[in-house]
Amino acid sequence: MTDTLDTRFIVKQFENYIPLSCKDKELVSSLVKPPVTYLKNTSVWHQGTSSERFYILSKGWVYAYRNMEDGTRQVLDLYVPGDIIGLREFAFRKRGSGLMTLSNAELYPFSMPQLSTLFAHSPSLCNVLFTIVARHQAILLERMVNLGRRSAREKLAHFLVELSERLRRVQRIPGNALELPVPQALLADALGLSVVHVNRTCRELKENGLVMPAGSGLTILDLEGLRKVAQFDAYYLEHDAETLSAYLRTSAEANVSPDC
Amino acid sequence: MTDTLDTRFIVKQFENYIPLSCKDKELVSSLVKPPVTYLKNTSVWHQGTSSERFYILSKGWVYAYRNMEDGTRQVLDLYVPGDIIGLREFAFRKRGSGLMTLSNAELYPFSMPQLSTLFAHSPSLCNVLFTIVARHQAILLERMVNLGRRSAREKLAHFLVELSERLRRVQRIPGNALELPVPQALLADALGLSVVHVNRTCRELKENGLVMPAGSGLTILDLEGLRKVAQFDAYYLEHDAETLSAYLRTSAEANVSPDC
DNA sequence: CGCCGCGTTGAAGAAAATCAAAGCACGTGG
DNA sequence: CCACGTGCTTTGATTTTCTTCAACGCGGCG
Repeated sequence: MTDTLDTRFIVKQFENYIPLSCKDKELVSSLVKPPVTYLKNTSVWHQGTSSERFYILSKGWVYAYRNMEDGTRQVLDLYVPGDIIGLREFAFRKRGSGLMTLSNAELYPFSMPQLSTLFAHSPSLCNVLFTIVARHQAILLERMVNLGRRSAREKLAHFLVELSERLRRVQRIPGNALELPVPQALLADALGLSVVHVNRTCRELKENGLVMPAGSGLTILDLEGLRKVAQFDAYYLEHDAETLSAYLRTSAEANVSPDC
Repeated sequence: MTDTLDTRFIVKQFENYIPLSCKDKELVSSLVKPPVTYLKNTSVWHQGTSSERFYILSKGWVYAYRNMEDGTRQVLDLYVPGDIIGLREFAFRKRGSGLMTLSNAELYPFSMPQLSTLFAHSPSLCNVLFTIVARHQAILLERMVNLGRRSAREKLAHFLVELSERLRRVQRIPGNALELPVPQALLADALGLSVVHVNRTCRELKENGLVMPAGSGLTILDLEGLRKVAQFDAYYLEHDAETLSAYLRTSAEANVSPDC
């Protein structure tokens, strides 16, 4: 409750989309509460529980999954810092998926009604949030393509490239080789494959010099090579700031927001 | 441009979520333009073209697809009347998927900037639209589970049950047997299978008395049976009107909307 | 030391793809 | 009215991809 709370990280996530007015920044800041931390491999929420909160991930990696009746699991989403998590349960009573940490993690909590508050007070932020869920939907779509119409090799390559692209957008790359702390069992459940087959496919990529094992996870050695294998097209990760601004200009001829 | 334009169908789609104020209804109505019609098996838009419009489907069936470089195709979405189509390209420059009609179809067009206008003028509608995309995302997630972790048999059954559930929510069922005009090639591309395999799987279901061929498409004979095969749980199709109202109450203590 | 989580490997089997060819309904033109 | 083409379904035979089962390796840690 002290004023030492650093809201810059949160504000920055929204400003990735369009510059915010002072008022909007203050509005966002006023909703920020202290972040919560979770240890590696712990549950943030379980599937079936009530969906009152959403989060912005600030540190670490987490993933959303769905447990099936026959004991198998589908990993639905893998989140990196900056990602907003849980918006899709807006106006749902229960969560359709669980959320687990892959590493130690830090998350900023928000309540769903706060989202409605945001909508009520700032059309700009409303547009930004809509853009965010639209982009997220594009990612899910691409993952459907991956699950439905690509070979194991392509699936894996595509998944890795997407991940590193998303990381690159949120933090500077630490050199050329990128290390992803993703165990093979997780890859399997994300790609709809068996662990064994993921392992063999990893070996293939390894033998081609594209990746390298690194503890529990792997390191990308040749991003361009992977991109070629996956026929990766990053269009779906790029929102269009100009288009969004144009929408806002069109709509907001009335509301002049007092700038700082 | 005449006043004979019937906006009730459109307004109804939004009122599925919460009751709208007079002002909101008028706002929605004011954005409605005459519907456009397309013949069976024609393209509404192509992947890669600019995304200036979205639509509300009023009659017929359409589907969104993605063509792959190797000539294969993934069907991403199958829409029935009442569905809102194209929201996910909000603030994207280009469409990530094409849209084709499966039957003769009628769609009400809206422009993307109109959406921003809506946001700026009505927090309630903003909430409704957010709920709609959240629900849509839940559907995509379920489809990911389907693609990743279910057998051909289960995939097919699940797809059919989802479809009939969604239909049931939008129009009264014409008896017990429901006819779905979906060719097998489409099922294949939606489920990530080959046409041949879909055909064989259909035969299995047929032999179990669950479905029946019907022209180009099939008829559901035993919905409960299919439900069991797919282990279908409809949670993800149910938004929660009460929760949404509660959000609105919490947030809108300030803005009292003048009721009719 | 011994257990646990994760990666790795081989062998066998199942599920689904591919290839190739018919069949069948429907509409069109001769 | 029939021949013909077209789009979709159906079927069989074969091959590929991926799964399952089973086992072992290996580093970390109580």
